Amino acid sequence: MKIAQYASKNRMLVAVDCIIFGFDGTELKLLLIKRGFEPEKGRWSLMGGLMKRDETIDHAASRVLKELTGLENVYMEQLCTFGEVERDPVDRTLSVLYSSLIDINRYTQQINQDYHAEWFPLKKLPSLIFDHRDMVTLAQQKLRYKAAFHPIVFELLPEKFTLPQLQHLYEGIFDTLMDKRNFSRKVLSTGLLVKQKDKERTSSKRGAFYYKLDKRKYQTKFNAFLNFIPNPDSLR
Amino acid sequence: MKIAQYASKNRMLVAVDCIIFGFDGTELKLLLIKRGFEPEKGRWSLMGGLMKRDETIDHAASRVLKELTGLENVYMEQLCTFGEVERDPVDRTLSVLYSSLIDINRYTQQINQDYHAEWFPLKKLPSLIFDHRDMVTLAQQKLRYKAAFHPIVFELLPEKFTLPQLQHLYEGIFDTLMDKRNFSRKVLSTGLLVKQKDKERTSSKRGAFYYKLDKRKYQTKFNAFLNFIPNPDSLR
DNA sequence: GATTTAAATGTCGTGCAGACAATTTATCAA
DNA sequence: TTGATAAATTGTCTGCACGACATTTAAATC
Repeated sequence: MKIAQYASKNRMLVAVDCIIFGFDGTELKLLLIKRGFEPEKGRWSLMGGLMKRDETIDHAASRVLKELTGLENVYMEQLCTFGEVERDPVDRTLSVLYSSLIDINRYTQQINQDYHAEWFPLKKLPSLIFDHRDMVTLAQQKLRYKAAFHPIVFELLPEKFTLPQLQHLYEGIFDTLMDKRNFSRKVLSTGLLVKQKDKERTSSKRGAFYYKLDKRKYQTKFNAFLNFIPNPDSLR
Repeated sequence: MKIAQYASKNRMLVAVDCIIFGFDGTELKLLLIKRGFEPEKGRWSLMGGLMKRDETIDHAASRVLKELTGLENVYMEQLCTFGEVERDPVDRTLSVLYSSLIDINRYTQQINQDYHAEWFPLKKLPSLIFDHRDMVTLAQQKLRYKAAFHPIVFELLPEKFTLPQLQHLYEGIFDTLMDKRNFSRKVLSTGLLVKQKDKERTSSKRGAFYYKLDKRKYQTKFNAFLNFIPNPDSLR
């Protein structure tokens, strides 16, 4: 058999699937979409679509995300490629998984109106199609891993946020509770936060000061470690 | 246009490429192969091959590695998928990159005889085809990252090894020098090493005691952190 | 002005990390 | 036999980061 024949016989479809994490100030959430076509029409799914021959994988991921949610210019990262033989019952399809972190409040109205996407608490996900549940599990592990050493959590927060909010976010990601005093000491010692003069007043009587991220330091210190590891064994 | 047409138009070839790290007691090395077919025939390349429709990606990676080097049952890990449009000049081809760690002395003769593969010091690599140079750079970063937190370096060592060897390995991976006293204190404190009664005598007059890895503890403690980070900023 | 709720702040003890030097073991040569 | 050599082995001290832990302060509500 010639090489060309061999090759064409082994061509495959490649999909991209996007996991989108959001944080509403209390809870970690995932954005899912109701599948609009067969097979598995009507069930919940990650944002996915087929990659085209004339685009890069990263481009396909951005395009799919834009088409299905309207989201643009968000934090995106390639995680892993899934390739079990029977993962897609219709056709032989690989899937390259991407993970996104977004500020939930910035987009949630837009997403709900224009697209049939919905936020689900990470702890109360509906049943998902194909191997999407495995993808979520893996993405969650990778988020933990990365958040333990890099300040990526700020991608999930609005421009202004409070220390209690930040702590709740870490507690959500690591599914644990932290000590307020030790937490603020550690997070402030990074020098990444700039205290504001105004307060957030809805969730407490006293009100909590807002902070902003020092974006210059965020860039330069991204690879410095924060060591926010409540339990090292939980990381992969 | 029908979905089926759309789909078939966008089918692609998928390759797997394997990066194989080895350690000879002094230096980190990479196993390369001389490409035996056009295009780029005669130039150096990673171990690569096309994936088949009826196998998983992991299977393809193991198969390719076996076919090209005879290696089996070695540490392998999927790193990332490359998909620049023009990365392969002949056909639209994605490449899923894998990284392997092996004990160089265990296989090196066999590899040299039966296959046209050769070890190169990581610091003196020849020019590589396609985007393989980028792949190596990425794999090296990932190796650093992982070695900083997990005891994977033992995959690169023979069953019996000395502390100086282990230290040289870390120094090679992180491209730095470490203090002997602090190093042995830290590495022994993990409890992963078992001191042997015999010594290695070729590389010094006094001789250095052999150690073995406690494989049971290696399994259970794999996700515990060693914190061998000479310079956090060098990690990705 | 008393009560309530959550934010903000400080101390102490332990353990690990990094800087640093002297001793021991075995080989080799005179 | 002895002395020189080369590398492995071992120990101390200091400072800092971490974890455990309780009280005070600010603002709203009644």
